Formats: sequence, structure tokens, C-alpha cells
Amino acid sequence: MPESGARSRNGGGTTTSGARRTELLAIAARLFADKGFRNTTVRDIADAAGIQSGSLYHHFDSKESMVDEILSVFQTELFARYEEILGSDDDARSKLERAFRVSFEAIENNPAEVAIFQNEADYLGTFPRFGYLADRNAQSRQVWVTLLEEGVATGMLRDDLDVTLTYRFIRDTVWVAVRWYRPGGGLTHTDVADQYVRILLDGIAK
Amino acid sequence: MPESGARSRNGGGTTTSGARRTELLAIAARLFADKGFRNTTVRDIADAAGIQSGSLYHHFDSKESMVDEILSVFQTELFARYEEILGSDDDARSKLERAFRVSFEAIENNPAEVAIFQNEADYLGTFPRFGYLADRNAQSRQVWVTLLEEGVATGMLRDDLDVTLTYRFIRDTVWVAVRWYRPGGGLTHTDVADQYVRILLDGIAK
DNA sequence: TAGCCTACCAAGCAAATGCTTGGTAGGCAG
DNA sequence: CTGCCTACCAAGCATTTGCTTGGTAGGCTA
Repeated sequence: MPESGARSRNGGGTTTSGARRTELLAIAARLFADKGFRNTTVRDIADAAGIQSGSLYHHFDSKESMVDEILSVFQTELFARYEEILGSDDDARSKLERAFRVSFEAIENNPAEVAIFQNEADYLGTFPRFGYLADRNAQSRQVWVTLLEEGVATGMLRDDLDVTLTYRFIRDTVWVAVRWYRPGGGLTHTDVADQYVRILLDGIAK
Repeated sequence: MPESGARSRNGGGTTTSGARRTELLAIAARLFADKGFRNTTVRDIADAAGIQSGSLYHHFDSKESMVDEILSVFQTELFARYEEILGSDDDARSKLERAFRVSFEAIENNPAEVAIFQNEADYLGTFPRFGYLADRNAQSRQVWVTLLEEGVATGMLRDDLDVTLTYRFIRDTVWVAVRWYRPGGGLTHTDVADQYVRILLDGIAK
């Protein structure tokens, strides 16, 4: 019984596109971000969407494939931006600042995706299916380390900088902000990026 | 049937002291830190301890009371140190540095407890029993904000500093290090504290 | 109007979960 | 020797979990 020409169905019988699908993914992303992946049940997602839990399996193979799609789509977009910065011919300082801004933009526009990656990457990474998470991690490291080394080489950053430690410092500082930053609050993501760049580059001492 | 003079039993029949108890708490803390509280089952804990899951209930009322004891004991110790610093008559810079050092010491000596607090405080805080977590959070904020304001007042820190944002910056940066810092690796907690203080105070620019 | 499509429901299953119950074994004090 | 203590086991219970199954209803298209 081979599949005929259905354009939005795969072999397993679940859909691979459609507005409702996208909507369900957004609902799931929010819950995964708020309660954690393992602690969000398919019934939680279904309730939030106003349908029965079984109906989710019309759209998706499994709960796992939902996070998978959420994370991979987001990361593809984010890393395209990083690569664009790396390839540009701005000076080292501008590149660093733009990397900060792109990151805080992601927190502004995709807080759920950022939170899920922060909280669940370690766990999900233990499954072969999510091997790309480790690759993205390495890629992110490569981006920041390259920018920092360029900064040191051009004399913009301190010569005695421990680039690896500084990378971790920046990575942690930037992404953890997703825990408290709320779009529409008193601070815009641009404000935060500006202040964080300033603290990082110049410090808080007089 | 009133309780007679048993010294290490409470009304419910569970123990309140003992070496085995402490051991079980340490095992549970490790698992809670690694897999999260909700994703650690009582059978996980029992397996790691080499006993049956039911046997845990000889020592503890519930899984919840295990985290409770883990967190409250740890925080009592940690905050005693912060208060000692606040009350000392060091200058503002020394106090800030000492607060950093105390924090990284906690990461060195109690990584599991730090990780649990970082990851589960939001969730646990929704239960009345864990109301003290929010209090500790406010107390921590008070400590750092006081130190920062003292720094600004004495002319050690920039006048234009956004103290609240800086507090969040420091808090996030320090505690998130528990995710990658491993005791016994190339860096000691003192190394990390030194470098982080340096970056924070003086920045990474030349 | 026949045929296939999307989107869902209602019911249920096997496994895993936190916790309870009744009981056992060894040790130490009087 | 008696009695109470600590530390555990074996079995099971009610609930929750991810996922499956068989079916329905409305819409689009040839």
C-alpha cells in the first residue's frame, strides 16, 4: 500500500507542515521551556491546545520529535547569523558587539527555544538523534573563540586574556539572561546587550 | 500512644539523624543535581544506595523532604558566610572579592546543592513548604546590591552603574559556572574567582 | 459524487511513578 | 533473656506516563 502523492504527509502518517502544526509546536515550546521537557506531558500540551493527547500523534511521531523540530529549526536560523558576522569585514570590536546583539535578539524573539536549549541540551544530547546539539555547541565555541582571538590579535583585547575561560564567561552570561529577561519589560534587549558589552569590555571599576 | 524517649525518631516513624541518613542525602543530592528533582525517581536513589525504594521511607517522609533538607542545610551555611562579609570592616573591593570567593568555594565544595538550587528553585518555590527559597533569593540580592552600592559610594565603582542589572550579571555569571566547573580539573576555584573578578572589575578590553 | 485529505475524539494499554504495608534480622541496654 | 532500636526487604496499590487503535466529520478536487 504505497503512499500516493500526498504533499504534507510522511510514511508514518503524521503531517510535516501546516499552520496547526506550527501552532502546536509553539505551544509545546512554551511548556518545554517553562516546565522542562521531561516534566511536560503530552496531555499538558494537548490541554493547552484544546485537543486530546492522542490527537497530537496525528501531527508528530513522538514528544521527542517535537523538541527536535523546535531546536533544529531555531538553531539553523541562529547560526546563520553568527556565520554572517564571522564572514563580515567589520573590525573585531564591531563583530563582538554584533554577536552580543544577535544573541540577545534570540532571547527576545525565541525565549522558549533558548531556554529549552539551555536546560535540556545535556539530557537530549545523550540520544544519537540529538547529536547535532553537541555539534552546535562546538560551533558556538568556535565562533566566540575566533572573535576573541581576533580581538587579541588586533590589540583590542588584553594580551593576557584566557580565551577559553572568557568564552565560557560570555556564553554563560549571555544565555542565562533568558531566565530573567522578559520582552516588554523596562529593559529592551538592546539595552541589555549594550550594558553587558560595556561591562564585559570595560568592567565595572572606575 | 505518645512517643517515648527515642532520640532519632520523629512522630512519623522516620529517622532525623544518623550516618546512613547523611549518606543517602548525598546520594540523592547528586542525582537531583544530575537529572533534576522531578526526573529522579525514588527507585533511582534506592538503586544508587543499594537498597529497595521502600526502605528510603524509613529515613525520610517523602522525596520532597529530601530536597528540603539538602537545600536548607546548604543555604544556612552559605548565607552565614555572606553575612560575615557584609558585617566586616574590609573596604568595598575586598568585600566584593571575598563574596566571589565564597561563591566559588560553594561551587567547589557543594556542586550538587548549588546545581539543585539553580535548577529547581523556581519549581519548588511554588510549594508553601519551600517559601524560604524566595527569602534566600531576596537575601542574596540584598547582599550583592549592598556591596555594589558601597562600591559606588566609595568611588571604587563607576558612578553610572545600573546596580540592579549588575547584580543579575554577577549572580548569573557566578552560579552558572557550576555547569562546567569540575573540582580537580586544570583550574582551581580560586583561579576562576580571580579571573572572574578581574574581568568584572576591569573588563577584557585593553 | 467518489475519493482522498486534514484534524480530531474516545478508549485503552503497558510501563513507570511515589508511597504504603507488614514483616525480618542484627545489635545493644537493662 | 527481654525489649526496643536501626536498617532494611518484598509485595503491591493508585495514579500518571507516552503512545496506539479504530473511528468520525468536514472540506477540496477530479
